[in-house]
Amino acid sequence: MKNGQATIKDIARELKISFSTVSRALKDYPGISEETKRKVKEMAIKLNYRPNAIALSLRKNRSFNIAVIVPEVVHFFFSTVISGIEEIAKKRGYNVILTQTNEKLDKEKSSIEAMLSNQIDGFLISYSKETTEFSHFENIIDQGFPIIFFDRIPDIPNSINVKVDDFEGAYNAVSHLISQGYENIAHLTGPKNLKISQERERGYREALANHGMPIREEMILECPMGTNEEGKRLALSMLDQLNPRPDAFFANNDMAAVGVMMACRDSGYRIPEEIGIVGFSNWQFCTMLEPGLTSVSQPGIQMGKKATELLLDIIEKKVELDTIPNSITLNTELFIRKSSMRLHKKS
Amino acid sequence: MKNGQATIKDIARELKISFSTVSRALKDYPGISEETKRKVKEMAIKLNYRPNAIALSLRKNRSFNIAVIVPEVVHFFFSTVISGIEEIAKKRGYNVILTQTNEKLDKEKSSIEAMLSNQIDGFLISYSKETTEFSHFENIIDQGFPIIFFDRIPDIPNSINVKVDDFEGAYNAVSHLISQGYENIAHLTGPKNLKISQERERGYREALANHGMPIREEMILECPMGTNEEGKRLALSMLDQLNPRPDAFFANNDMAAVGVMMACRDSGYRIPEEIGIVGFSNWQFCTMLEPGLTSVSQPGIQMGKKATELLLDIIEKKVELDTIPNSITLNTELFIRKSSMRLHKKS
DNA sequence: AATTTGTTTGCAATCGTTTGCATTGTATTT
DNA sequence: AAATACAATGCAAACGATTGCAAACAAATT
Repeated sequence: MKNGQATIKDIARELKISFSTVSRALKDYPGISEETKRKVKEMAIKLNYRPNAIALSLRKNRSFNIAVIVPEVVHFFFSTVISGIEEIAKKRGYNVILTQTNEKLDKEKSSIEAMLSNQIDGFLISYSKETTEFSHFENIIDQGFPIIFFDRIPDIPNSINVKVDDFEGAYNAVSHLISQGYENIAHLTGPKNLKISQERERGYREALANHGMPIREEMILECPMGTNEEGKRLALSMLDQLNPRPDAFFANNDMAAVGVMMACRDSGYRIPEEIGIVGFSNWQFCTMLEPGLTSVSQPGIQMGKKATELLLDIIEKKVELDTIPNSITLNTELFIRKSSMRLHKKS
Repeated sequence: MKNGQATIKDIARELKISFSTVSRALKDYPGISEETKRKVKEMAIKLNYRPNAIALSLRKNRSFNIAVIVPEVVHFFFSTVISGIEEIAKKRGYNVILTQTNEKLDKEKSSIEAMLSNQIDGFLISYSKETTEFSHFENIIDQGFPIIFFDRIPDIPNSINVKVDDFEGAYNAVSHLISQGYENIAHLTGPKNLKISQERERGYREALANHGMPIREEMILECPMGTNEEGKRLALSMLDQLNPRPDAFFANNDMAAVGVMMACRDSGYRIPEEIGIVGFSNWQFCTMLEPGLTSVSQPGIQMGKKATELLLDIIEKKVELDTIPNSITLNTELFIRKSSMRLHKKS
């Protein structure tokens, strides 16, 4: 029976000793005789004793739970981050409480509220697309809760962040397209309020500028939802209306890039000969498409691991707060596949 | 400050009343004057009071946490189930504690151990590929913990399960291939110890048998990892060695089916004219491939929701244990796309 | 005025554990 | 034999909340 779970008191009663002695014996405190320790441990096994983590939490004011708040679970990138988080958390004895906001601000706020009652030891957050104002985060920071933001970084002074170098990733991607001889490179951006979108767009612009190429504003369209339907629709409209038409697309994410591929297929353009495509995230399916989709990798697992290690170090006060780097930036890598290889054809 | 969190005692001290009165006032117990209730609630807001869920858990012997144990988080199907679980759990005031086993039995066991100390209210489990023996589950069932298994169902008497009709899904998929005129249909199975793999294989066999077609054992190969590399390798070997060669493949999962597509592309077979392909799960990327991959959908979100509703009903004793259906079976749906449309060509 | 009734509030135990301090018992020193 | 030291154990408070029961007080009834 669940409620028949043995406690420290049961062990004490069986052995006719006080429960403080039992507690100390189980923890190998000094000042308890070997004999007693042995007997206590044997009885613990016999009664199938398990320490009650809830009672411990109450006593220690620590729950060994960390909250993870992500926009969506069904999302390749976030699921890799979650995987990295879970791995480190478990290794260090913490539980991961998972919540998703479905990109909704009010869900984000209510999740945080709920977690605050739960004596969470810390937060790992990637905020929603709707979030443009960060006071709900600042409140909990002020209350002394450790928070680490990953991927989507808020504009909060001294927030602790783990992200990838979006600018560099985008810069490299566009530079690669230029080196392949594409001359009218379009960009499908992410939601404008997300820093990652801004940074990727900045990378796009600087790559063009540094290679002496003109920046045409009509070649830059916002693709806020980042679905393939949206990407397809926008790509079709650009191919249809712009003159000269784009001969390459750099998309803010892989889904949108797939949309572009579909648009090209539908309008009869050959990839990569007539149109080159590069995505962002390097999702699993990049290698499964035909042609393979060139993409900028985001090291999700590593991001999850780093963020969690940092958070737990802070929680366990292993690091002085003023020695914490307030931002860890991970490197991206450009995986070049057929979708952008106009010059040297490989798979 | 985190440890400066106001408690019920702080409110009591401020108002110079006892903390039991505060507790009752906050909960709108009868027998507390309106005047007192008002003052208490005002003070609660003023002090930014939040009930301590840990203390409540200890008192009530309920944590409002449920444990979710899955083989992998970075997996389209499981991530959809998790999403459904999270949605219902949050709606009903529960937290989701997420653990992944990475398909390892020892991780599965240690996760369960860890959860048992955590006063979890119940479990939602899909076990690992390595798990062939279920005593670690039976132990916790015997201890009175509610468990619901989803997708991967153990061979335990009276276990409560939520699954899809794998047999029917496979039967329909293979029948569809037959109706398209394919005559040598191969099957890449999943790990033989998983019931889902067995059921899908059974569906394959019965579909052939019921249509009066021979079953050739050499056309059935185990694809235990379910990766596209593995699928590709096995498909290539079958295409190379069997006579007559397979003219269609029914794969246990979509990744393996993609591997088959790659194999066909590499060996110059046209899809669907020369070889038809059907996968299982209907992952996102099925629509993004060219040709689109026909696949049997598994309603992951719905599975997560159903399983969670059932679990919470049991936890909250809303249902009598003997009235619980010990198995809920959800329907699959065959999404027919180009990869298997030899007769009536559509997208 | 004494008794009953009802309203409002407080006391104290409880959940399972940790831990500072006090107590007991035994061995050692003088 | 008395004093001291030390090892081993127990007591009780604490963590933050809930809740059965008792107490206090006021109002209503006799």
